[in-house]
Amino acid sequence: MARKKVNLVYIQNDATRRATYKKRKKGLIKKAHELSTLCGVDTCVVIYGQQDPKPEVWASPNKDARQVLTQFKNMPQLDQCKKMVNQEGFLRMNVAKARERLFKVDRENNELEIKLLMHEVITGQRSLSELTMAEMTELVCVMEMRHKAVQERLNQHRSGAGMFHNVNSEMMIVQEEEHVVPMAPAVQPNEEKIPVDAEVRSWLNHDGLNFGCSEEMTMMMMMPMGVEGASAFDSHFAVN
Amino acid sequence: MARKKVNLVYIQNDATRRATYKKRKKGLIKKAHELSTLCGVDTCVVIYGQQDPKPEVWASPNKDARQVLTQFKNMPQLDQCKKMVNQEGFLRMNVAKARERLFKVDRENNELEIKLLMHEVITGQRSLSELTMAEMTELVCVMEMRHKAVQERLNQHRSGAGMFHNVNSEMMIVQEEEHVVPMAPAVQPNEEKIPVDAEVRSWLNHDGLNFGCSEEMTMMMMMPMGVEGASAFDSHFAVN
DNA sequence: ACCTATTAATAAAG
DNA sequence: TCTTTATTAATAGGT
Repeated sequence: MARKKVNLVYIQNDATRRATYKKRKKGLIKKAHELSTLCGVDTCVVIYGQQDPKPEVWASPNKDARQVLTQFKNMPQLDQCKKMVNQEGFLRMNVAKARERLFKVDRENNELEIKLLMHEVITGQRSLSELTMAEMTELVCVMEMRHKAVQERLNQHRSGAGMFHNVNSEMMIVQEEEHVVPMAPAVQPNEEKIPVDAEVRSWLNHDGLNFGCSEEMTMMMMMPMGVEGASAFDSHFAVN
Repeated sequence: MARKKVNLVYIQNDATRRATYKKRKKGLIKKAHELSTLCGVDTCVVIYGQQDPKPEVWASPNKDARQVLTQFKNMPQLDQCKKMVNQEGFLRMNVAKARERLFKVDRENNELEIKLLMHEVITGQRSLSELTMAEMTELVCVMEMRHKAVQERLNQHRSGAGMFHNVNSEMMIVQEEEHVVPMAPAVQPNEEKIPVDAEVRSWLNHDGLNFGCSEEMTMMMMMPMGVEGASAFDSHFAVN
């Protein structure tokens, strides 16, 4: 199952056969382990490797435990086996812990991915048509949350008069109950328009966006990186 | 491996477990067969099915693996210890792999966080003054990489004449050595300016940004969520 | 039991 | 040998 369809015959090439042996042995044992775990059955795999006289053996843990218990008393090397059981428990603990943290990190990762996806869609780096179903679903979820939030905000604004200083020219929003931040004036169809480049420049000069280099370089640094081509976003940062 | 990622725990549902058992038993034996054929080794698989006292056995036909297996079953201590060693190795493998994947996911996570941070700074949702030292460091790192990439791009464009179709009006970028993507015309100080709202509208109508609702609602949905207040970004999506 | 969207295994290349 | 990538194979959930 890979770059080429497998031909079910003995592999002549030595290196290839060894590599395949290692990979497939691992896979076979994993499969046996999964079967025993998923279905609660005991499995055992014996492989009489290449020219090695001693066969490679793997068995499901349950079976092992059962056998160990049955023949515990007959065992001469009691200590060794005890140690191994302990070790197994220790390793199990490690695996569980790692899995747990992996799950957590994975979830965080997913959230970030959704946000990033939205950003990429907004900036035109990705079009909706190339998204998977899952991505679309998550995007829709975010959209709906935003939709709801925006509606609530609108309702607040409609009921709570005075929030807006002047709805049609200069907008003020109460921020964190303390700071008042002036927003850029909303553009009116029959007012004089602010040129786009001036708008972008004022945006760049906005609080916290001075990176200590020329305005032009700042604009360039903020351009989306993707070589995938120009996006709508790019037009806002076009280098003259 | 199918419609849903498998959860490696005992399957409670009886029907599901039986179905899985049948499928996976078949698969396991097939894998064992393939391994023995491809690598010329003898393999043997024993499955102590559900509540059946007689184990299901498969062995590669050439050798008398069955005999060895019978012997193996009767072998008391030695093999058991061998098995346990194998088991420990298997668990070790699991731990290592989990750690590895955790590390990888963590790294991806970090990258996404940096990108998101940058996005938030750009859109004004966070100001540089509230970043931690670590965040600043990473941001600077990204900035420097972008800076470098942009400079290289500029150098390429300066040396490779013809890359730009028309530097001052319409920009073309060679993409992946095949596709040529037209960029939006750069705004010139002494040309007629495109009104901001028209610009934003055209942006929203850009490929893939039709969310099947009113233009106004689309704009609202795209507003940054933070209740922290208005940002420079907001001015582009101001609700009239 | 069959279907097929999805995940997992892995052959080949780096 | 280890990692990465492209491709095939196995199979979970549904019919």
